[in-house]
Amino acid sequence: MDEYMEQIRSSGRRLTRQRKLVLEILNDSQEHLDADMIYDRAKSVDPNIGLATVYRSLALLKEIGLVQEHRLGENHGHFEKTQPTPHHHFTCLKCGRVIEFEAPQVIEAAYKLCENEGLQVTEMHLHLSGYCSQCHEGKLNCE
Amino acid sequence: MDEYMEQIRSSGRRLTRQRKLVLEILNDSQEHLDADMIYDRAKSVDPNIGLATVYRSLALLKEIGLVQEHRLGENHGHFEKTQPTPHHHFTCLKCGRVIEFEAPQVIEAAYKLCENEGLQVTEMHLHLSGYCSQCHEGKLNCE
DNA sequence: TTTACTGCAAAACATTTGCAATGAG
DNA sequence: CTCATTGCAAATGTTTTGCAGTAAA
Repeated sequence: MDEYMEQIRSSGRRLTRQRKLVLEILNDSQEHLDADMIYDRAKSVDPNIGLATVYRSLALLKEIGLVQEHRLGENHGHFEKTQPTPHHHFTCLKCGRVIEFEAPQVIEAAYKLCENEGLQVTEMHLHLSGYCSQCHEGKLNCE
Repeated sequence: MDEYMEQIRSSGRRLTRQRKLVLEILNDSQEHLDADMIYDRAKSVDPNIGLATVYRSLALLKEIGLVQEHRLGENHGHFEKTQPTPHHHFTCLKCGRVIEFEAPQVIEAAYKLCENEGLQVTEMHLHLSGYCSQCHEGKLNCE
């Protein structure tokens, strides 16, 4: 955690109470929080924090690479602390559950493909949707 | 094209002038249009069409599966007619160009992985960003 | 004729920005 | 001290909704 704080400082930006708090909230949560959820949790610690500050902190943390933003089917962003191993997301269209999965082969294949075309890849998002095992039980398997 | 119109009808919805127009616009364009671009083009044919109708038509066409929505890094949707072969998108962070690419191995691998976990996949979005060949020329290759 | 669909204007969200006050370095 | 950062409120941009009128079936 402390090394993350240091990363903020060494990016030339100031390590403020608010930025620390946003990062801590993401660090403590294994879910994919949206800006409003982060704002709510932040307010319970620091009631004076503003939503704009949450957005600005998230933008900074993304810029530094400590945080990633994902679009999980809804039209607002979800945020999570950057994980050591890249992973991807599956959203159940019925229950809304988000399942994470690793897919090294997929990542590998996509990178190679792009590099062959002269593209320099800096970010990759794989998002699937459908029905999780609980939700598609009892449904026909056709389609 | 006519069979698409039929698909709207057979979904139990009405085949209106406006829905036809939105579908035609997407059919005629190889780009990834956003709602506003579609609205502009639609107005040039039918000046009375409303933006809300464009959104409602897009939602219907998505529901039927004739149209797909993608998030290409910006915070609004881009739409394209569903293609026969699934494909994916790369956005250049510098020039904004969107490059499409096919990746059967990637799709295959991701599907298999999910099915092994009991997930029924209905949709898949792979989005990469980085720098296209024109834009990363002259830059250092180290990250 | 019926009622799903449209256009409009207003509402609902999501996110960003201007600015005076504040606090990190 | 200094100026990057904050909180607030207002602006922006995207998408949705309520409703009376219109048109597809």
